[in-house]
Order: sequence, then C-alpha cells, then structure tokens
Amino acid sequence: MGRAPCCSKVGLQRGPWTPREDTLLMKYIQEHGEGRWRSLPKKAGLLRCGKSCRLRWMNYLRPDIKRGNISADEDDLIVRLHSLLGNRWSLIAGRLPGRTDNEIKNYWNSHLSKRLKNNKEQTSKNPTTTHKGAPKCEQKKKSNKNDGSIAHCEEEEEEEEEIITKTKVHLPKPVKVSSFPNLTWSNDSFDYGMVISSGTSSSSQGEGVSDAEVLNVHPFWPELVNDAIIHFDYEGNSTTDPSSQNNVAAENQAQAQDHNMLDKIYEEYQQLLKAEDHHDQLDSFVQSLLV
DNA sequence: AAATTTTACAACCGCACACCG
DNA sequence: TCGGTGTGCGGTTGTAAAATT
Repeated sequence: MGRAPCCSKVGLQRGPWTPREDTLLMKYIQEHGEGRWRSLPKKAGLLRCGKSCRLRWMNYLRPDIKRGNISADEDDLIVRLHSLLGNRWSLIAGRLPGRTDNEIKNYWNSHLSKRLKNNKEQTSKNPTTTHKGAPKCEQKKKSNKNDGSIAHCEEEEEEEEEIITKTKVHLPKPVKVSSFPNLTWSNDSFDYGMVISSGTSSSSQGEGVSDAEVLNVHPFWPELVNDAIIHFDYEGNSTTDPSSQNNVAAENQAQAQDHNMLDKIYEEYQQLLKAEDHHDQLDSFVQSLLV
C-alpha cells in the first residue's frame, strides 16, 4: 500500500472553490506565507484538504499567474520543449513565465495532442499530399467568424508539419527546479480583486495583463535580456534593474533571441540524435537545459 | 428550441522524492 | 539507516460552457 492520504477526507469540502474560500486562502498565505499545507486549512478556517489548498494556490490564486489564451509564441515554445522534455510539464512551465504546469498540461491535452494526432492521421492517409488542416481549423474556415484566428490556423498547420518531423526519443530523469527564481514578493502590489474571480479562468482575457505586457523571457536564460535582472510584481508587470527604461527593447530582443536560442538548442539536439552512441551526450545535453 | 456531443480546464488522486529527526 | 511528513508531479476525472445536430 502507498502512504496514507494527506488528510482525512471526511467532512471536507470538495469541488470548485468559492470566492470566500479563495479569499480565506489568499489572506492566510499573505499573512503567513506558503508551506505547511497540511495544517494550513485548519488554521485558515478552510474545510479543504491541504493538497487541495496548495493546488488552488499554485494553479489559480498565485498572483504571478498569467491567465488568458496561450499566445502563438508560447504555443510554439510548448511544442518545442515538449519534443525535448516529454510530458514534464513542470519543467516546461518553468520556461513559460506565469504559466502553470497544469495549464500547459491541459493545453497540450486539449489542443496540441489533437493537432499532432490529426496531422499524423492526415499524413498516413495521404502521404503524398502535405496536409489538409485540422478539423478545428476547417470549422473555423467554414464559419464566417473572421476574427484573425484563420490566419493563426494556417500558421498552426504549418507548425504541425514541422512538429512531426521532430523525434521524441529521450526522457531524462526528473530534476526538480523552482519555477521563478527571479520573482520578487511585493505585498504592495498584491491585488485581491484581480484574482478573486473563481471558476472563470478564461474570462480574464482582455482584463488585467495583456500578452504584450508580460515579459516573454525564460527564467533559466537570464542572459537573454542583457544580463538584466527581471522582477515581476503581482500585477504581471515587470521591471529591470538598475533601470526599467529599456524594457520594451529588451523584451523585443529577448523574444528574438529566444527563438534563435530555441532553434539552436533544437539543432544541437538533432545533431546529437544523429550521432552514434548519443545517449550519454543526450543526457548531458538535457541536463544542461535543466540547470 | 431542445437534445446531444465536444471542448476546456479546474480539481482530484496516487505516487515518488526530499527532508528531517 | 529508517520512518514519518511535506511537497511536487503527472495522469485522470468531473463538469460547465460552447458547439453541433
């Protein structure tokens, strides 16, 4: 048998969290900090399992969570990182500031895995032709909703073709890493109103933080922003030290370099795949990504 | 307009690892 | 070294909303 459950489930609340529960949890964590999840619910006056509290905090209430649609860049990054790292969502999430492993996992399961599957089916049915597009995109094209998503669809279709050429062969041993080493805690900017809406995950798009406002830099590659140290406050804004005047330029440059670096990493990875006796090299290569 | 199906995602669950006494 | 506890992870489920029939 495995270990005992993290808590007695008798008499505990389950299912979706209420705004009141969210408030209690946030208030408690703001006053006492994270951790001690097992004893937290009792102290915070919650009828929840500690694990449930942790999950709610990590995946939804944490102020640095970036909500809303996954951008095309993030989408691309997820696909590439998944091809390198496999289903190691926490590692992938660690390279997407503000995104949680759960969110990325969900996104993969509901969007990307289907795209890959559809693409494989298309290519196996008709290997001589390239691709006809995923059903979802076909539907979008049929409908008259010209919201710009069709263009994105076509981009996605192009990506699909590229995706299936990437070989997923290596799953290194898990290494635990912290997600946001450069995050700074600022109580002053802690905004309850921003995160208190329970159960309306996708409704926050258009409110709060836009994609453009969120710094697209990977925490593990700080060199991407000219060695500047990035700080995120709890409203999703970022500043750089010593001054923030070059933020926009730095972001743009970071994004461009970001793509280049991913390409380089992937090229290097492909080279290693081709090499004889590549397993050791692959191990060290992937480990180098994880550091 | 109602019924049915699909989608998206929050939440749950079990397991494994790290840490500490 | 060992056992208990805390935490993190990935797979899976439940369900509300959206889309389709």
